[in-house]
Amino acid sequence: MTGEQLLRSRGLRVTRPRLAVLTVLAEGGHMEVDEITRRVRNRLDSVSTQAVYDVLAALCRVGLARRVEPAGSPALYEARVGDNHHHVVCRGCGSIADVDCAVGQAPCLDPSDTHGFLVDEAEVTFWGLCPACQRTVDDDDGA
Amino acid sequence: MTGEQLLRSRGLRVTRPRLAVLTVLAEGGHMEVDEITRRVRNRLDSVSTQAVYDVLAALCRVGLARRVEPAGSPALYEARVGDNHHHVVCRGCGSIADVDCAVGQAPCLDPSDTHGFLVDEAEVTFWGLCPACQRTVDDDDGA
DNA sequence: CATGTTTTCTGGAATGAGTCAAGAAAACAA
DNA sequence: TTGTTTTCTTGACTCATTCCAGAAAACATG
Repeated sequence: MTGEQLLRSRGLRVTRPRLAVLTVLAEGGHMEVDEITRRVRNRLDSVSTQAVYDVLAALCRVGLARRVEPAGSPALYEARVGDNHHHVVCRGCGSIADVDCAVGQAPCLDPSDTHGFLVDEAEVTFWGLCPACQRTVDDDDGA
Repeated sequence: MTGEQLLRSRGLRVTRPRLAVLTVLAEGGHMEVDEITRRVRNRLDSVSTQAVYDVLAALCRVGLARRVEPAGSPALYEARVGDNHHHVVCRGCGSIADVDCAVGQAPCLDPSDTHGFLVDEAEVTFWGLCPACQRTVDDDDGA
């Protein structure tokens, strides 16, 4: 599906900023608004920061993007959506990677007592050290 | 254990701000720095905001407090620590409640492929609607 | 109880992500 | 082509959090 089709299928108007953001997100990974803005400006003459925020909010609202916000870092956006995957975040450098659902299908976790809350999503964040930061720690030990 | 003993047992100096923060945290719940500061000032003549931040960071470092940061809200601190419990967050009002570990002991989740990350913690956040906000939605439907 | 060293606290400025608001511009329905 | 609605621009602003330098308090030692 083209970006235009994607947008129309969700009832969103088709605009240059939206198409550009979709393209950038399709490049993969988890990006901050800052990074997305930089890449979008690389394809379009000019886009306001505000427009990028608005576009991302719209895309998330209709399920074309997902917002992730690990403690301690600004919001990240990704295109991979609808498969309820989770994330591993590096305590050292903040890098992040996808992890497939730990226990079957979404919602893959079933809390016993929810205190009357009506739960619709279980978000899992794994914390640890990425390969590069593990090496750094080893080096420190050796020193 | 008294606050003083708690602090000493972790190798922290005993100060009035630290004792006050410990007492406030012991009142239970999940509080923002703002709320904690307000309550601390209720027991002490004056404490700088910065001191509260420093104290909380120190308590978390030695495992006497835990910092939680659900997407979209400022950091919350709680005294319940070491039992790897999780949280349900209300999409409507941001209220938060504890949920016992979904699948046994900590680390209660075991991702299959971690891309070489060395994982030491699995943090689970359930999203949904608290009892009060469920009622609000029902009212809207009826209107 | 003095003294010196280290850690913690104060006060105030600064940062950075994100939001608000009003008007201009673009998209779309008719 | 026109009118209506949505989206984008610009720029001010909020709020949580951090940074900094110096003052004060805690504690180890004699």
